[in-house]
Amino acid sequence: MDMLDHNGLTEREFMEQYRAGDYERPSVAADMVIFTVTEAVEDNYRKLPEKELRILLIRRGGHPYLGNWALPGGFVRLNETTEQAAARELGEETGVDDVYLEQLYTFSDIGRDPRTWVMSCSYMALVAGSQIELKAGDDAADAAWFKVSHRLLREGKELTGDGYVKTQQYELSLYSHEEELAAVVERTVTAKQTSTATSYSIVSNDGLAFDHAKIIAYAIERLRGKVNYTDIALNLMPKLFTLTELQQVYEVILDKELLKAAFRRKVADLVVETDHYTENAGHRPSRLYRRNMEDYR
Amino acid sequence: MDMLDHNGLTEREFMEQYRAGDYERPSVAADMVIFTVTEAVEDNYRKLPEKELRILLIRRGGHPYLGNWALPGGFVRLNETTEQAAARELGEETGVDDVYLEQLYTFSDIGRDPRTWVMSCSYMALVAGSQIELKAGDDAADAAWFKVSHRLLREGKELTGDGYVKTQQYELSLYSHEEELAAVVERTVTAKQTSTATSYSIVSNDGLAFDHAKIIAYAIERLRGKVNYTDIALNLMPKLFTLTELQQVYEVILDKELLKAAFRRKVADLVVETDHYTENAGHRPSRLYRRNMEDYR
DNA sequence: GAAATAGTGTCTGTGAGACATTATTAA
DNA sequence: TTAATAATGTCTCACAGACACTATTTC
Repeated sequence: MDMLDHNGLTEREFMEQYRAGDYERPSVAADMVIFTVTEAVEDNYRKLPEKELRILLIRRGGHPYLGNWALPGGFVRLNETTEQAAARELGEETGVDDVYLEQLYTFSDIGRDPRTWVMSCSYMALVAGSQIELKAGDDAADAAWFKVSHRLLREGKELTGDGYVKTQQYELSLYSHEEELAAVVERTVTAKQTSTATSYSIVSNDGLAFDHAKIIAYAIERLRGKVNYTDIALNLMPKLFTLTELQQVYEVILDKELLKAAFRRKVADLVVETDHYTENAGHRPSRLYRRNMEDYR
Repeated sequence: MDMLDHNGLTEREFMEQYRAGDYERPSVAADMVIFTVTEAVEDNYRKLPEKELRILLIRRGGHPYLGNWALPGGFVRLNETTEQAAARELGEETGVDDVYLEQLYTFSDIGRDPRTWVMSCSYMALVAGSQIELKAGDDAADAAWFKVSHRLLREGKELTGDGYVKTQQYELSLYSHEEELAAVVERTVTAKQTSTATSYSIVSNDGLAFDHAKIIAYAIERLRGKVNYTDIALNLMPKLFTLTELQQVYEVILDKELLKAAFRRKVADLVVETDHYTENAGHRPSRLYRRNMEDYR
């Protein structure tokens, strides 16, 4: 049974005569915050190396933001979803294809790209340290892993007529082996009696391209939030790991020390013990665990 | 100091010669799941009316999906963010402009719109019942509030080599005063040793346009999740409300009964008591509360 | 007085924070 | 033997689930 529209057309007829309007359309990029955990060098053979949370950045070889560092990403092509575009870019940059990928947020501020109208559909990827193998493609001629730090700098609250405005300034610092980048991202919560709105803005920015400081800050917040109530952090671990290593990963994500006993109780259901142990550390060996693939809820 | 790119251009020169490539670009729509809470009719004067969670849908007046129901929304225009587009559409449809608005997810499946390449940047809006005033614009000639029900239908888990695939089928039912729509949305979690991926697909669909069943299901999940650890539900309340009303709203969102004493302890810090009481109910009056605008963490 | 909701008190079990203690290895 | 990590035990406190009980209004 064919329904007719107000012009008397069936759906088939409508589709045949349909032409996309020639109004302006945005470009859509898929940009990615790729997290991994690496180990710092430790000269004392007895001590465990510290873990570091790192993200991949690529130095821009062209205008705009020439010489600045940007998130890996690229434009979404026809007949491809944003997620496929993200996975494709991830493969191109790091050579890995089986990683945790989660959509974060779509940034669409006007003027965020000075060239043209570009929205960024951003993703977070979690890669186990061992999986990494940076491709030296022409595109990624200058890629580097930056250690991440994201801390509350300042906080303020101002009462308005029927609500308040709360501002939080976070300092985002990124360190590679050769460079140091910094930015301050402000989060503004405007609460009224009937509504609440949250917005982000970049207060200062030294060395990061576009609005990528905002995207990175958003990704860290998401990761921190999810670590507490999901097993998301396990996507950063190799197949076998010790509970102390897992705790170090939690600590470096949360930027906070955790108590061992409580931590082990908390993750007990997320992991399964194996019969393997670490060897040749300068101290007692540690049991190795793997991710629990059974239900734990 | 002007940096030169590999063509020897300064940034200014680059921008002057820049032309957007003529590769294909998608249209981007901002679609909205607008939630509100209404009261069912109650003939027993002593009993409190039940609350119902409702969303706004608009009957399509043209192809494709002619006659089906779709989320309110529209294309994002040049010099406008997706959020501004959503707020603009919300004002056009409901006449309210000061509501809670939160970006949900950007859907980009190929073929999700049979006409052309369209991505949907989806938003969730929370409107207090009293604020509603449906505009009878030509565009929204046929708009209606549908009662929402979203329940787990079936659940299955299959072990694979180094992980599992878990599928959950949710039944989404929508009731207006005249119509009933239904869809089944499947959530698939694919877990491997090194990664986890979640995807959604529409199993069956009766009366909803495009992939909007997926968007609605996603919105309900987000709302249910956030109700437990934020004060998001207060955006659905009028200025003054009783704790029982607030509890009813929590219950209708979570589709679960809550214990009164525990609920009151839980929300104690989110609200502030006033000196007003309900009147002329068929029973003991109830104290009215308002949203707490102080910090409670 | 009856029928309803409003509002509070309290027991119990779970789980996280805190800290202490024992165990085990490599150099 | 020592310096480190591994692993577990246990006390306490906060809080949610469960249920009982009292209070207050309108018809």
